[in-house]
Amino acid sequence: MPVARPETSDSRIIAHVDMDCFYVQVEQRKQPHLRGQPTAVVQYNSWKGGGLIAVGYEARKDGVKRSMRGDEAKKVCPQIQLVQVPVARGKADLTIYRNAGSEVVSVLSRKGRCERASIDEVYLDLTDAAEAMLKETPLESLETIDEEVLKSHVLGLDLNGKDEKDIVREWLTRRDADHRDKLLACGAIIVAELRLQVLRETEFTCSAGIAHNKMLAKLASGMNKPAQQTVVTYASVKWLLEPLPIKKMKQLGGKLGTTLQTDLGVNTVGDLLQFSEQKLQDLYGANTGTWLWNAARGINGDEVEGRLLSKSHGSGKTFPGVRALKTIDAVEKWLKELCEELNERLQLDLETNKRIAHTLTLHAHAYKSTDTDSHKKFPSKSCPLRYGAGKILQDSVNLFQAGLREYLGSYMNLGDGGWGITGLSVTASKIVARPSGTSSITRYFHGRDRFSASSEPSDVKFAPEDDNLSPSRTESHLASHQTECSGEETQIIRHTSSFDQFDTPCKDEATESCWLSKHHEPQPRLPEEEMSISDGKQSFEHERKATKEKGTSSILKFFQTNACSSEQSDEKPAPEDDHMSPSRTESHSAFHQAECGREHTQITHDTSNFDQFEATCKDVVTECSLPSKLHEPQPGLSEKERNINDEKRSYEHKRKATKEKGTSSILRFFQTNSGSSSEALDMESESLTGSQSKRGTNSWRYNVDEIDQTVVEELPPEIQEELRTWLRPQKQANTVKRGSSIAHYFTPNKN
DNA sequence: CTTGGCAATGTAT
DNA sequence: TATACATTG
Repeated sequence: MPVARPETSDSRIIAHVDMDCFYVQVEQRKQPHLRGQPTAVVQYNSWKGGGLIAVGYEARKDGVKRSMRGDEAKKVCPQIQLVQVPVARGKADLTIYRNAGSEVVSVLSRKGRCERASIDEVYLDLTDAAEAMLKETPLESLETIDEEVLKSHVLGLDLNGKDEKDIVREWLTRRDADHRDKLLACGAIIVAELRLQVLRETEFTCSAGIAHNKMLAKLASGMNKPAQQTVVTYASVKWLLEPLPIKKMKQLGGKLGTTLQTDLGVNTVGDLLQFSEQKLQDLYGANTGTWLWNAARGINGDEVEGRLLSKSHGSGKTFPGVRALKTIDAVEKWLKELCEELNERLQLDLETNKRIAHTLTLHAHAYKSTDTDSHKKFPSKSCPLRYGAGKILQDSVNLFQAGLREYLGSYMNLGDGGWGITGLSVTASKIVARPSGTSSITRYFHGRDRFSASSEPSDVKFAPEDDNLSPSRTESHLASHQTECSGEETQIIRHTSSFDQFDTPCKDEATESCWLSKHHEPQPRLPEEEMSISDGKQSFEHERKATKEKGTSSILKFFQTNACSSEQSDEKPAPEDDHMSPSRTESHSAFHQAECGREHTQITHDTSNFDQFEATCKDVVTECSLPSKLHEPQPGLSEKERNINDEKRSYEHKRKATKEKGTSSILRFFQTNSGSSSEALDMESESLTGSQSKRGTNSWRYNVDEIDQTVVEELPPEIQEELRTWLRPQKQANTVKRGSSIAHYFTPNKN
C-alpha cells in the first residue's frame, strides 16, 4: 500500500530517467550489427522461442510486444533478431544488464541526488543544480540552446500549429515566467545535458521526465519515448491528470487501482477528485487515503533517496510444470547453483562497496497437481546470513526443509502425491555499509553493535576506507559518489512553505504542520542493550544480560573459542533450538559473545581449533589468491585499456564530433555514429590510499597461509575481508585506479 | 508450463 | 525480526 509523505516543497526539480528498451540496447551495443534492426531479448529459447523480456523500437513498429513468445514475434516480424539472455549456472544471468545500469547511474549521479530505482531507471533531485543555474544565468539571455533541450516536450504549451521547438525556445527564455517554470527550464537543460552525457559515455539512449515531484516525473518520462524528454509544468498538472486512466499511475496499476474502479467507479484520476480525504481514509486507511487524495492532485512528497546501490541481492529460478523438482537432491542441486550466484554477488558487493548482508531468505513455490489443498503457499523462511557459498547453501537447505515441513506437515515426503517445487530463490538483504576507520577487528571488540543495529539505511555514510582492496571489476565509484550525495541533513532543512500545489480544495494549516512534524520526528531510540547486534539476539538474550565487559578479548581468543564452532553446529543443533538450526549457531552470535568478553561453554567445549585453524589455512590462500590475481594490475596496461582492445572499440573521434555546443543532439549522435563504437573515457582517477602491509603483519604468530577456509567463512565478512587484506599485503599498493566508473563496463563476459 | 521469468522495493503485522 | 503480500519493471 502506498504511504503518504508530506511534500516539503512544490518547487523541487525532480527528474525520472528511463532507459529505452534497455536490455535490447545492451545487446545492441555488444553486437553492433544489431543496431537499427528489429530486435528483442528473449529468455529460455527452448520453449516456443522463449519469452520476450525487452523489445526494441523497430520491432515494436511491426507489432512485436513484450510478453509474446519468440515464435509469435517471428510471425509478426520475420526479420526480428532474437537475442538470448546470458545463462550461467543453468539459469538466466542478468549481470551484464545490472552492470550496464551501473554505468548509467555513474553518469547520472554526477548532478544532484540520485536514486537507482530499478535496473534501468533513476530519479534525480536537481533542485539545487537548477537553482544554482538560475542564479548564475538568466534564461532570457541564453544565446545558444542545445538541440536536445529544444526537442523537449513541454506539457501545456499551446503549439498552435507552429514549430514546437520555437515554442519551447520561447518558453525557456520567457522573462516573466513563473519561478517554478524557470527552475523546470533549468532542469530540462540539465537533464538534456545528462542524457547526452549518458549517450556519449555508454552509448545508451534514455527518456526523461522533469517535474516537481517523483510521481509526475515518472509519468512524464514515459510520454515521449524513445530518446526524448518531457516537462510537466505546474500549470499543466490538472490537464495531465484529469483524463488519465487511474491505472496508469504508479501504485495504482494493480489491485488498489482495480478496487478503486469497482468500488468507486473511478476510471480517471479526475474522477478521484470528488472524494474527500476523509472518505478515502475511511475506505482505504489513513495512509493510503491521503496518498490517494494527494495523488489525484499531483501532490507527492516522496524524496529522491540518494541511493546508488541495491538493497538486496537475489537469485532465483522457476521450474514450471513437468520440470518441477521432485526430490530433495534436485532441490539441493539447484539451491547450490543459486547460492553460488548469490555468494558471488555478495562477495563482489563486499569487495567493491564494503557492504555486508545480514539476512538470508529462501522463497519457494510448490504445487500439488491433485489435491484441493494446492493453493497453500510455501512459506518463506529467513535466518542470519553467514558468508561463504557453503554456508549459504547449508542454511538455505535448512530453511527449505523448515518450510517444507511446514508446508507438507512433517510426515510427507517430497514427490508424494504429486508435489513438486516449481520455484526457488535465495535473497540476501539488510545490507549495511561496513563502517570505516579503524580495523574491523578492533571495532568488533569495541561496540561494533552500534553500527550493525543502526536503523540507518545501508547506503549512506561510509567513508572510503584505506583497505587495499582490488579496484578492478568494481563499482566503487558508485560507492564513493554515494558519500557525496547522501544529503539527509540538507533535505530536512530545505522545505519551504507552499504545499498545496493546486487551487483545488486544500488542506488547512494544521494538517501541514502535523505532517511535517510527523515526518521529522526523530526515530525512537532503542536502549543501548536493545541496539546490540540483532542477529542471534534470541538465542543469547539471557546471556547478553549477564556480562558486558569489553576490551579484554583478542583475536586469538576469538579463534580459540569460536573458530570451529560451526562445523559441529551444522550437525548438532543445540537442544533449545528446535527447527531453525541456521539461526543460532552462526557467526554473529559467536561474535557477540566474544565481544561480551566471556566464554560460551556450549561452543568452547571443542577446544583445539587452533590446530584446525592452522591446518586448513591453505584453502584460504588458494581461494584468495586466485581471485586477487584477477585484480592484479597488468603491467603497462590498465584493465580498461585491455578491454578496450579486446572489444576493438575506438570511439574518441566520434565523441569529438558530437561535442560542439549548441548543435549536439541525440539524433545527430546516431546520424554520425551508426555502428560500433565505444568511448575511452578518462574518468577522474581515484587513488587508493596507502598499503595495508603493515597493518596485519603478524602481531600473532600463525602463518597466514595456513587458515582454514571453512573457519574463515564462518567469520563475519568484515573479518574475512581483513584476513584477505593480510593475505595480500603489498599487492596493489599505491596503484591508481583508472577509469573506475566504466571499468565494469568492460569486464569480460562470463559465458 | 501451476497461467512469462527474474529481480527489486516497500508496507503491514 | 520474520513473514506475507503488493507492486513494479
